[in-house]
Amino acid sequence: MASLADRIERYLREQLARTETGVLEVQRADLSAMFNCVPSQINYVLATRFTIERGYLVESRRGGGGFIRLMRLTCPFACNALDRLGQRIGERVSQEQAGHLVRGLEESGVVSRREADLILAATHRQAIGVPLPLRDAVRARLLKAMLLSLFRHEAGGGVGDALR
Amino acid sequence: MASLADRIERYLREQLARTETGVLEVQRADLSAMFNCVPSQINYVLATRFTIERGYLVESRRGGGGFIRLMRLTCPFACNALDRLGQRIGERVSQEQAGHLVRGLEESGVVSRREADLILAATHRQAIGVPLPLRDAVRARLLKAMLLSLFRHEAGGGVGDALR
DNA sequence: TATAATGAAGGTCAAGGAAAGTCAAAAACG
DNA sequence: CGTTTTTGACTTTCCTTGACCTTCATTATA
Repeated sequence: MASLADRIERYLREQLARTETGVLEVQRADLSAMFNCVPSQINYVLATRFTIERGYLVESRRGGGGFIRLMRLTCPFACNALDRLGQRIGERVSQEQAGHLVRGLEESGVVSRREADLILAATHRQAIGVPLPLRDAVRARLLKAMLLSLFRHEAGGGVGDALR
Repeated sequence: MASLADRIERYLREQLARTETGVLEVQRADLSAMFNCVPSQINYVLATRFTIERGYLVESRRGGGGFIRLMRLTCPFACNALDRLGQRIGERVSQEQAGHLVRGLEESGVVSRREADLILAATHRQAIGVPLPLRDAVRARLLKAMLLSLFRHEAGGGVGDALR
């Protein structure tokens, strides 16, 4: 039973995939009319699904002739997204947060399917297997260590300090 | 005299066997209604019966449109070569043991350099970051989970798409 | 021409509801 | 008696909606 947010997300991703440039412009009102929902539902989808962690950038303009522009990032590791990633992880991460993050990296081509699965397996509750306050802390350390190991191959030193 | 947990387990395994992809999505509330039990009973079954060690992966999402997703892994520890690996790992492994094992897998071409580094990063003492009796146990679980993930079903048509 | 009004976008936030998760105590089992 | 199962109270996460706010372009007006 795909939720409304899921359907909107899927639609936007399809449209985005159809573009040549990886840039899509839409009108919020059009979308909300198309899906029979309140306009702010669109904002919710954008805020939760098209985040920088998942490899997207969203710009917009208000007023007459306003628009929402969706962009797929080709290389999140290239800009300072990695540092934000590290800060985002912080001292503790839930399994869900980790999942979103890793899927985003996979989507933007930073990690392969196998690598993503590897990370997800290691950040799974049962794999860590310690009780909860501690578990999220262990997961955060694991995630940072693994991302850092990937990043060492990806680019030279200096960037990604926030992962440590 | 099959217990309630046994019956729920059997039902889920039957449903899972019926799928083409090895992926089953259910609603916790549906199940608990079907078996006339409290919802958390479902969690108990999932936690005790559908573990990674037994060759299952469980994902879920809360909130509206929430679900529980059960995935059967292709190569449960119970069957072949991985079984021996799993036994060799046992309940605890030191970082050194893990290192030897992973480098061996890399040399024999089972895992790539990047994947090996990923695994080693996750099994590093500082990454796990808990005191020693426990740390080796966590490392063993991590190692098993990660190796198992490498043998996951390459089910066509985007397994896990609903979560992304 | 400078400015004020207007309408047309999109943004924010918080409340409420809909799932699933957690934990520990009680019960049942062997 | 120790282990496994069952239960339920409480928590957390996620989705949906609606009331109200901010920004921009255009047009009317002094």
